[in-house]
Amino acid sequence: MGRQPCCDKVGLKKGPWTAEEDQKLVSFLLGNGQCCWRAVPKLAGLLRCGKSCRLRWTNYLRPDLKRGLLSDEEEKTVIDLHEQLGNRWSKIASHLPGRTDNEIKNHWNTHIKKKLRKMGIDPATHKPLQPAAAAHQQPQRPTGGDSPEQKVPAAAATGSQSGAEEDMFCPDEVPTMMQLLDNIILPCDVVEAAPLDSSCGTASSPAESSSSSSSSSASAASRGGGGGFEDDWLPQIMEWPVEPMFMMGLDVDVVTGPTSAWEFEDAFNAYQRIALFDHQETWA
DNA sequence: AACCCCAACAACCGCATGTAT
DNA sequence: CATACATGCGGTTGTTGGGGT
Repeated sequence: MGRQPCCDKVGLKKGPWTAEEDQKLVSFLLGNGQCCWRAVPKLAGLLRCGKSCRLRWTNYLRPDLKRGLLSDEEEKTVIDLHEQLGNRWSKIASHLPGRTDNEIKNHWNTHIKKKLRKMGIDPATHKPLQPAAAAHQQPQRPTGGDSPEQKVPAAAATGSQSGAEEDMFCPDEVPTMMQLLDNIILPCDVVEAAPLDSSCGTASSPAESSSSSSSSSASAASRGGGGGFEDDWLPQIMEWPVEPMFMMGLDVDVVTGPTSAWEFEDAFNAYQRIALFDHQETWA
């Protein structure tokens, strides 16, 4: 017995979300928490299927999301993880706090694939492109969906590395968004009391992230935690999620334009207070 | 100015997996 | 154990905006 598609009901809306729908979904989820996605649209007063609501929340409205292009460091992380894990986007995303599988998948398909090919690296295998293969450049999509690209980590097949990759990536060294935030402003008990997203809590212990090869974000965060924010690393920490913040009632001036480190810090603190307060209320 | 092309990304679809009964 | 249901995941498509001609 196959499952019925959840979105085939007549009368359910599809396509791009409006600001009003976003607002309904955000206020419902922040007020009631996430449970029973199938019931969410009805309870929130939306003409959407639960799946659509979940996707919209996960990929766009979640308050802990980063926005904007992936940094070079994140890109390198994605490439390294892809070599190890293949197209397991959700696994890869779990190592990049604030990033979604969809976002990473899109970035991979639109940016990274091309970059790697330009560098003469096959994005599917992470090996140097064969001259013949480079001529066709057809990403092999065998029937059944069990392509090497999809299922078999390239690193497992060979110990050799392309010249472009110097140092091996260690997932344990990547700090979570929560750890970064912890370093920046929040006491641990507040963070632990308000898990914004359980998928971001699967990371390393702080002790494990002390390597000198940690991401630049981590080192930047520790710099910032010491005494303040520095303009040069702001974009690596997070882009400003304007729309959800506006809907959560933040001052428009605040959300649209932290142009200096100090404005950013103030706005970010306000954002954290609201988001964490709401989540504490929800999960308390 | 109008048109076309393409990149970027949001959203959808179908299948896989986990869980409750 | 079988079934039904909820959710997660990855592939694909549709839309939109910007750049080039």
